[in-house]
Amino acid sequence: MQDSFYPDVRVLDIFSEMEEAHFATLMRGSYVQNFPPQIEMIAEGDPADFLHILLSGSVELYATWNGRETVMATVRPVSSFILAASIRDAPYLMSARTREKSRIALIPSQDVRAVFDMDAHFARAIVAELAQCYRTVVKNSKDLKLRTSLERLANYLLRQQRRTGGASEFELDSEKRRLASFLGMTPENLSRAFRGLQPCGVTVNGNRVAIADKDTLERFAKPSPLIDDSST
Amino acid sequence: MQDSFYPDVRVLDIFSEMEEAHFATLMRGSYVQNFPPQIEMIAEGDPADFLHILLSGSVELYATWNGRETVMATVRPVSSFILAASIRDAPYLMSARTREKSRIALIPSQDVRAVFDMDAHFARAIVAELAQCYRTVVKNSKDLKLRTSLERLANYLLRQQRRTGGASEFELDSEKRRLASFLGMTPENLSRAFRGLQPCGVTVNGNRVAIADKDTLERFAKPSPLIDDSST
DNA sequence: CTGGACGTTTGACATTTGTCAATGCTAGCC
DNA sequence: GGCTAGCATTGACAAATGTCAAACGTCCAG
Repeated sequence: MQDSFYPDVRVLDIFSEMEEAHFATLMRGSYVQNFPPQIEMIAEGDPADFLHILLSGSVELYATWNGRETVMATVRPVSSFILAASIRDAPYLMSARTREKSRIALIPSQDVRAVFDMDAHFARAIVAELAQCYRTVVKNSKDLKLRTSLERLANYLLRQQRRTGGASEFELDSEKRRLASFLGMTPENLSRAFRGLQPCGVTVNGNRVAIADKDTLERFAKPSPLIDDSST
Repeated sequence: MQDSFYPDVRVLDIFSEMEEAHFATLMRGSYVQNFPPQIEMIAEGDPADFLHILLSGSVELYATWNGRETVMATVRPVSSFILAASIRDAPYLMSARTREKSRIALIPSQDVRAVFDMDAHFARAIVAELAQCYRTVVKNSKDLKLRTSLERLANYLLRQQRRTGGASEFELDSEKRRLASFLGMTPENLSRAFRGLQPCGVTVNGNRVAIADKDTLERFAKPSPLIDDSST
């Protein structure tokens, strides 16, 4: 990897505290690649030879079975993805495709495992990151199993509003069909769900969403930190 | 903790490779407790002061929201649970209750984190365990989002058959209402789902399930290692 | 042995969600 | 400007799932 990318990677939580020498070791074996939009970079079932770091752009993690497909998560820079498969040297459980032009650093999984054993700071950071990922998936499962699609959408909108700064009007960050898949419903049902939230003061125009009265929406959505708070 | 329990805990993957001294340190601060059946040992949202190790009995992890409840997982001995919350020093995302009389070892989370920094073998084992847990939840999510309830039941039966040794007749390991909740459906629907699998050769009598023709059921269930294989 | 508690099953029905087809809308392109 | 492709929306319908009430069965305590 070119030295010029080092600082971009270094800022990531999992690398920020490790020793310079170990970081350099990791980087020497790595490389950076640019991907065009809509490229499947990772296919479910492939061996996890590399830990991926998204430097810019965005990536969608999805899964398939029996001809069906569902969006599992969206990765935004700067963050790692497919950490668990790298650690365990196991096949990927999810596929990954770029949503837009993206720059990605590839770090050989075996280097990650080797440096893990040498650098306690790195080990600590890796385990913290992985625990975070675990908790995110658990929250997601709770969302899916405990809420109806209307409730999922309402809470998603509240989370997105917060993520984008809290203004009463904000942008959805993806196409509605992707959002529908992420929320576990069809695009048609997402349309109806948006209409179903009109009584709570939600209006949509293309990708712009306005929440007239946050309190009303919250009374319906009943957000919980144990499902909707991404930081804990 | 009494020395007599040490061997029971030591066999766990996360402890088996660590240094004796570090293991002793962990055990000295820990204690073992016996719980009667149906006791809520952990409540969602509580601080994660202890890593729990189930020595005998069984424990159910569940989550609640807005008056609803869903079973997330069943823990069987000997294994740890609520590892991610301990690592991150974050609140529990799931509640835990005993399903039967259970013996549980409690290890202070801060000791776990301290020894993690001192013992590379332990660190390696913790991260492997956590990655495994992560992958289990991801598989679960895929199961939920990509399959209908009939398909989930069919695949669950195939997994359970395998888990119990592969005989064409075997026992369900929990009440049907729990199974229904775990599979994300109502007890009524589970009943109907069992009937729906009769054409595939599935018969139920109380807790005993018989699979007349595994091939037929597999043709319907289409099990995938990337969802149903617990080892990878 | 009997009564009651509890889990399961069944049926009827309501609600939710998915499917299909048609239409509308928007953005990029010739 | 007009055309086309792709996504979003809508309506009508079908399928899946949840809800409620009743019946059934089993197990345990009195």
